[in-house]
This record gives sequence, C-alpha cells and structure tokens, in this order.
Amino acid sequence: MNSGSVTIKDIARELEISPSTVSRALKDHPDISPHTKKMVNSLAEKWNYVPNPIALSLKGGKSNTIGIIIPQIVHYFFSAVISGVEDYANENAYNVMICQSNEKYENEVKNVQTLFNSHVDGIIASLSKLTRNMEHFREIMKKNIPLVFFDRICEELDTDRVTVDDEEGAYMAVKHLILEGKKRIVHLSGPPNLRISKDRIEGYIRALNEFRIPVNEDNIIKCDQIEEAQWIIPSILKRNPVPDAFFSVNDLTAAETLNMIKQHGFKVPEEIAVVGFTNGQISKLTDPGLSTVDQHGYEMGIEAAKLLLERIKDRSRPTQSRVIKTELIIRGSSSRSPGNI
Amino acid sequence: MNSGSVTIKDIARELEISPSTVSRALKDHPDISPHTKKMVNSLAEKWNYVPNPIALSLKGGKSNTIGIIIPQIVHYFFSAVISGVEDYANENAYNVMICQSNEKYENEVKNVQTLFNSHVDGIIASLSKLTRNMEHFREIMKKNIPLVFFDRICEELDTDRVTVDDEEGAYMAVKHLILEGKKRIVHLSGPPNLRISKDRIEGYIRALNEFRIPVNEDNIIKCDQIEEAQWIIPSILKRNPVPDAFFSVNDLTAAETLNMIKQHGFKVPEEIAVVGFTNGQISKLTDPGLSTVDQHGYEMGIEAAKLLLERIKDRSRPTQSRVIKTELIIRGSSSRSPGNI
DNA sequence: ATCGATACCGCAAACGTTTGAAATGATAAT
DNA sequence: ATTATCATTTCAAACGTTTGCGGTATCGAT
Repeated sequence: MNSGSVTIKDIARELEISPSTVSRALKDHPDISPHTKKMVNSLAEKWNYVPNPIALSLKGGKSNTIGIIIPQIVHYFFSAVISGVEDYANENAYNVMICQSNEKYENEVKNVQTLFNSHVDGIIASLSKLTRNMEHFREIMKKNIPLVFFDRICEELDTDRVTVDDEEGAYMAVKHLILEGKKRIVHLSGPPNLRISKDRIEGYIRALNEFRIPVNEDNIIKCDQIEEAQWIIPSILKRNPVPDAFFSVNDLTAAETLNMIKQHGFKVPEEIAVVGFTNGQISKLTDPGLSTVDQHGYEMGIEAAKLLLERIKDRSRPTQSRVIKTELIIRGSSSRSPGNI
Repeated sequence: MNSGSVTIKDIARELEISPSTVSRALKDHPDISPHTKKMVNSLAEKWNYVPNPIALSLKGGKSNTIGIIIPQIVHYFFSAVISGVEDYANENAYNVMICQSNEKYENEVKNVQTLFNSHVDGIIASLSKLTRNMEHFREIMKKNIPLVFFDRICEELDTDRVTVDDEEGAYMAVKHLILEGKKRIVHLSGPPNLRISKDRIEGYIRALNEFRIPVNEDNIIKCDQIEEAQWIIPSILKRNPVPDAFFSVNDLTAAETLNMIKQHGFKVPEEIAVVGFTNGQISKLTDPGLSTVDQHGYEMGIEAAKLLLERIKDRSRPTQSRVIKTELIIRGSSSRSPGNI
C-alpha cells in the first residue's frame, strides 16, 4: 500500500471536525452545513483525496474486482477479449484479475480457488481444452458468485454466456469455399468436447448439405494446433484426390496448413484454398492473406463484462446468452478476387 | 465480495473463544495451548478458512497487488511479459493489475493515477511510443512507490530496469545478414526517443563498421508499424540499387515487409533478406519463416517482477539494471540453410 | 495463607470508511 | 420559562484481522 495517500481522517484532523462529518460532507449529505461542505470539499480537492478502495471493499462487502480465467493470454483472441473486459470494467470502477489455465484442467481449478479466495465479485471464464469436470464452477455457483462464460462455454451449467454464432460463421466460411468451386473441403476441428467445435462442425455440414455435397467423416479431423498440423496435414495432402480446401478452427493452424500446402507444391487458392477462424494479426501477414472468420474478441469481452456487472447488481435476473455476429473476411487464401486484403 | 467465506469470527463463535485466540492459534503463537490450537486448526481446515486479503491489506498497509502498464496487450511480446509477471507475482502471493496505454501518453498518465489510487505496492511499466514527459513517473517515485521499467525504459529516472541486450541483438542480426552476403541493409527503426530504438541502431551500425560497410543515413528509416511499412517499403524497393536486406525493429513490420518484397517480385532471401525482432507467433508462420531476434518476453516479465518485489521489501537498495540475452533465430527469410525452422 | 511465576486467554485499538443513533445548540412556539 | 423542533455534528459500531497489554487461573514454593 502506498504512502502519501490522504485519508478522511487527515481531512478531519486538519479541519478539526469528525471523520463522519467529512464522510457525509463528501457525499453531499443534507445533514451537513453548506459551510462545512465547502471546507471539506475544497480541502479534499486540494489534497487530492481519493477514497481508499481497500477500506471500501472491507466495509461494503464487495471488492469491485472481477476475475477472468482464460486458456492463454498470448493468443490474439484471448488478449482481445481481455482488452474488452478491462475497458468495460474500468469504466465501471472495477478491476480485473487475470488467470491463465494454460489449457490445463488442474490450473483452471486452482484459478477458480484463487479468485474465490481473492473475494472477486464475479468471474468470467472460457474453458480449457482439457476441462471435462465442471465441479469447480458448480461450487462457485453454489457460493453465489456470478459467473459468465464466453466462447468456450460450459453447457451443463445455467450461466450467462457470450458466444459468437459459430455455426453461422463456419457455414459462411464453407459456403464461400463452395462458391469458389471447392468440393473436397476438409475441416480441421477443435476439441470435440467443446460446444464451439460442435457448432463449427454443424455449420460446415449445413453448408455441404445445402449444396448437396456428401459429408465425408474423414474430412472432419481434430487438428487445432500448429504441431498437430505439421504431422497431420502432410498425410492429408497425400490423399487421392487431394482436398481442394481446408477450413480450420483457428488462424494459427490455418496459417501453418497454408504453409504446408505451399511446401507440397500446391497453388493457393487455385488448387487448395484455406480459411481460418479468429482474424488475428497473422491472418493479414500470411502469403497469401488468410481468409478467416472474425470473432470480434474485443466486443465479446465488452459483452461478457457487461453481463457480469449486470448480474452482480441483480443476482436473480434470468441468465442470458448473447450471441455476437461473426464476419467472413475474404483474403487471398480462398479467393482470387478477395474483398479484403 | 463473495459470500460463503469463513472468517476468524465464525471460528471463534463456533468454538466459543475470542477472535484473537483464533488468530494466534492459526499463527502457532506460543501463548495458545496445544489443545486450543488443535481445535482451531482442525475447524479452520474443515471449513476451508482462508484469511481475507482485503482485511489484511487494510491492516497491513499493503495491498499485495502490483500494477503493470504496457502499451498494448495484444502484442505477443507484451502478453508474454505479462505471463511472466503474473507467474512470479502469483507464486509470491501478489496480484497483478494490468493497464494499457494504447501507445498514448495521456492514457499512461491516467494509468499511473489509477494504479496509485488502487494502492498498488509497486508498478512495472514500459513506455508508450508517445511518452516524452516523465512527470507522472517522477511523481510516483516521489510518493515512494517502487517502479520498474522493462524494455522501453525511462532513461532520465533512476529506477530498476529490465532490458534485453538490444544493441547486441541488432548487431547479431545485421552481422548475420552481412555474413549471408548482404551489403545494402536497411534498418526499419522504432521511435527515436526510445532507448531501444537507439540501441538497435547502434548495433546495426557496429555490425556495418566491423565489416567496413559505410553507414548510409538513408538506410535507417523510422518504420515500426504495418501501415507505415505499406507505404514506405514500396518506395524503398524502387531504389537503385535496391537494398538486399531489411532488419526490422519488430516482427509485424518485418512480416509485412517480407510480403511486400515478394509482391514486388523479389526473391527472399536470395535477392532481399529480412530479419525481425521479437520471435512472436507470426515469425514461424510467414513464408519463408521469419528470421528474428528472440526477446524472451516471459523471462523479462519474471525478472521485472522479481526486481519489483525485491524493492518492495527493501526500498533502500541501489537500483539494478538486468539485461537479458537475446537470441538470433535464423529462418528462411535470411538464409537458404536456416538453423531453425 | 501468601506470593511469584507460568500458562493461557480476552479486551481493545487500529487500518479507512460508512451509517444509525445520540448529542449538542439554537430557534421558535407555548 | 419550558418545551418542541430543527439543523448540525459527533459517537460508536461494523467490516476482518492483528497485536500490545492486561487479566485470570493454576501451581509450586514459602
């Protein structure tokens, strides 16, 4: 705790009045005389008085801090979400504590504990890839701590949620590929336990169905990491006939896939097209630019924080699910005449 | 503040003893009988008692929270640093509050205010590109708040610092380019007010000097953003003779430069080579892979947090400057036979 | 029986703030 | 002169924890 901070007591001492009078004067309480108010306020101004948030927390029974649990901060999407959460929280006088699960269930459990012990007023979370057991979140709900999931939501718990329209996003991406003339479209999908993975698969299937392209189970492959792509993609590229498009569940895997396709001598997008998911920084920097589905991380962060603060205010209101629209960004990896660059 | 939390008072009430006895029992104070200690500890265990950090903060006069001010969280380097800071801080029972300046001086000033008002025990910061006036940091030092700068340090203030050996990193990068046979090497540099920019320029110059390549002022160009690269690089590529290498102050600009070079029909690395700085996610995903100088962001975060906590413990110890070694990562953008991929 | 020592425990204040209740002083109504 | 009314202020408790100090009880020694 820093020194130099002015307290109500300091002001009271200087003005030779009681702390309670100072407190009320600062709040413009009707009991206090205009003269006293003037004295107090001008001294408070002069001395840069700011209420001690720690004392307020102790008194008020709320910490004005919210926690956020994310898999990894170094991923563009998650850091964008954090920015949104921070911005909205700070505007509303809340602080944010960040915890990373590093995609591990055990860490996630610890994170929940840590945040609870830190007396956060609520928690925003996105599941780790390895989380199957939701007991830690169930516990936190039992303790009546507001909980909002975003992106990788927990299906079995009735909480507020913020997602993107994953199904629609995937549908748009695959439809776009089909309209570009692609027929043998491989979907590199995420962990099958996550709702987002299922939804994106469904969007993929809906697009194929719409154009009466048969769905081949072999074209849906769990592959959502660079390292995975490095050994999976080559085998796929040996198929006969070779796929003519990849729709990946994230940009990083898509970018790596794109590179491997080129390494194997295929032309992008003419022979094989690629579409990713996220619209992170890499997508502008691959060659050709990576078509992708914008996930609007920042907006998700804003919405998640908004939902959480609403619930902190009113714990009895019914849970809400907000869905943010994705946006298909077409670049060179899937189209010879991209709309965006 | 969440409900459900067990307090010392709860335990005292249940055991029909006083809170002070409970407190001492939990701390294994000699005044307390073994029997009482046993009672208290087992109930505390059973009820999952955890001390209320807010009460401790108020009492102890320290918040056990540190603040970090960074330009933008969405950049790989900074999010890596945050990870390091969080990890070290959490291991030592500290929380971290994150503030983004978004590269704006005004925001940075506000951030400092916010952190001060939040009673953080110390601040870790990296300057925004637009910060010239250091008054806000000077103020915070006057108030005796420990302050550690990393990467973009403040030269005029005597604080603890963590940097990488920017000069050496740049030197290695440029020397590597020279050894690859490059002679007309353009350096895309950062904001001239920042020490890191100057150091990297110096490293660039040292390498040229060592190989008796004349330093051409026109080859040192302020260009550290994608948008800047988009209009600056084309003009550079029209030079006659055209440069045969670019050494960029960050990966993003380097990646964009690499793309523009290819667009203009030059072969990378044969005709024009590129080296970046950071070793972020993109560097593995460009085509060819981007050679770069690893900045070890995570380690910097650890060191910065370590320095800060040391200073919080002992405010009188002399300031320290820790320098972390960079590492040249050679990929396809600068060498036909890269050591790394 | 008295004293001192020892062992164990509780009271109360403190951190900074808020807030119900009580106190003070002054004014107006009786 | 007494009382009610009002404006203004202070007191005290509370949030959860720590800690100096004082208190009580027990025991052994005298």
